[in-house]
Amino acid sequence: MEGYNVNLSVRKGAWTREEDNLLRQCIEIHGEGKWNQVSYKAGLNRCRKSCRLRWLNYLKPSIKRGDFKEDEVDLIIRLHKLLGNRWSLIAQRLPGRTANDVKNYWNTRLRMDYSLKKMKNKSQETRKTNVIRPQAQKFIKSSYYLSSKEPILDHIQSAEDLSTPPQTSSTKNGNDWWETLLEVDDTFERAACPSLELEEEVFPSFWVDDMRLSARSCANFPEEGQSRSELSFSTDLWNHSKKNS
DNA sequence: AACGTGTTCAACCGCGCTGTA
DNA sequence: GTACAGCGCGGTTGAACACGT
Repeated sequence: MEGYNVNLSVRKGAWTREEDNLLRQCIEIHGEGKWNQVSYKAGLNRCRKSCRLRWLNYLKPSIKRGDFKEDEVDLIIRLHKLLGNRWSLIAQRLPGRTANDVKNYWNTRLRMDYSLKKMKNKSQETRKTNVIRPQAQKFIKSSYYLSSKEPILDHIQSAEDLSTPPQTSSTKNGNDWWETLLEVDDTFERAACPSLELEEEVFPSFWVDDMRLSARSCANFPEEGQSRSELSFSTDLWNHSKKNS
């Protein structure tokens, strides 16, 4: 276990403007990463975690400030339903937003609404709650796409292809895993996000396209030049489903 | 103005994962 | 196979701020 406070003289607490400038200049010169060296190079008396956090959550130029827009909130709700508290994954789908931002937003604004709505629904009816559980593991392990020698890309050429793969054990119920994921219990979403009604035509295409990409990434090794992080969404989804299965 | 309460969000902390020797 | 170091993530905390009385 690396020691977070090995150096007892390491500064903690709020960052000053001078520290921000030092960190910004250091990263402009040396680039991101190598966080253990950043504090030394920048002349900061901060631990690497603190430097990394400050940069990723606050100083990075691409960070978007201000209130979350309606479509961003829609997306957070949907992604949270899909991924749970995988804030970094959710944030990856929201350009300019950090995992911390998303997490804070959820915890301060959406969580209460969501739990209240859930309680209300529970007391109103006895309908069984369908827990949305990603089933990528099933899809992948027994999938035609993986067991087949045939490259997945040969089959998947369009969004429609995803809903019509060859019949296998994984599709014997006629339901594909992504279809399960896409089933939206919209009770809450529509209450919280009136825009959903208007954007019905927009989101399905987003999801199908998105899942198609994820399925491709899941089923294929990284292409040359493709970084691990580019696959993180799908691989993490895989891990997530394994944990929950 | 002073105080209490609620909200927001930057920052800290512990842990798990991954890469490497 | 194992120990270690580094990185990144999610949960939590607490200071700062907003608002109501």
